[in-house]
Amino acid sequence: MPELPEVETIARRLHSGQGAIPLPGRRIVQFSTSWPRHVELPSISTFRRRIKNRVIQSVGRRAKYLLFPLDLGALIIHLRMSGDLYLRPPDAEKDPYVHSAFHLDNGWQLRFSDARKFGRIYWTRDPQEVLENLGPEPLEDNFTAEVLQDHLHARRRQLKPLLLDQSFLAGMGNIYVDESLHRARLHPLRRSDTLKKPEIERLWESIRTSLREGIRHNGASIDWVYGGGDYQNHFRVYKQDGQPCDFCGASIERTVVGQRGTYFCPGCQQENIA
DNA sequence: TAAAATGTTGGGTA
DNA sequence: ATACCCAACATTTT
Repeated sequence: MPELPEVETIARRLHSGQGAIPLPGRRIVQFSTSWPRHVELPSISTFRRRIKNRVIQSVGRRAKYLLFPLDLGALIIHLRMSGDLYLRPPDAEKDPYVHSAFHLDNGWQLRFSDARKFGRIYWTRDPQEVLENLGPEPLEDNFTAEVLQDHLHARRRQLKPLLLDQSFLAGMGNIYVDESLHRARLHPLRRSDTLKKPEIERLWESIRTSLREGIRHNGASIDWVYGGGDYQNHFRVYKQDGQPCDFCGASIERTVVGQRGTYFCPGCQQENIA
């Protein structure tokens, strides 16, 4: 679903305007919704007042959040499980899952498609109010292998749930955690405080490579949600149970870890080796 | 046919 | 601190 690479891809498309009209510089003239619960903060009526006639300055990303700084405050959107966000001209065909839309001063619409209705929209004067509990950005320069080591050793949790924890590391979801652990040849149940330096460096490298590869392929398109990416054709373990491992040829297995479907290679991701 | 599974976040409990 | 369960949903799979 929309994890860091998918959200990054969407942010870039909106910023550049998908080759047609860039979002920065556009004024929001109206917000329409058939699912008011999309708006988490502030109340729906205040929200409408706050964003009406505001000008979008840019489009960015933090963790899995899309950020739209305005000339006053900021619009923030989380896609959760099934959300997608795209620009369409007013006469464009209607996607049945578009429950909310921002109408722009040039007639175009920023449409929020969200089949499962888990998405959330925020307006705030201070983005920190929404983003305060997020861990480091894995692709930024200040996220070094040493930082990862310190944080891993400060906790004693299983790697899989820890890497999914957005306050530990921002932006990873079920797909990229499984792909990263496989690249690093680390078992999903391995305790974070038992990792040795070479393993941590492998994990650091694998996280960054998996995410960059995801972005390079414009993200992954799974099921019927989110289009335009093709990283799903390059998965090494996710949804690959029964397929041979690229490293060792063993059959990829599916298990459940922390209530999440988990794919790994029993041949090269072993729990109790140093 | 109905129940289970999917996946992100946040809330609650032990 | 850590693990577990649930709820918010729609759709597909079992």
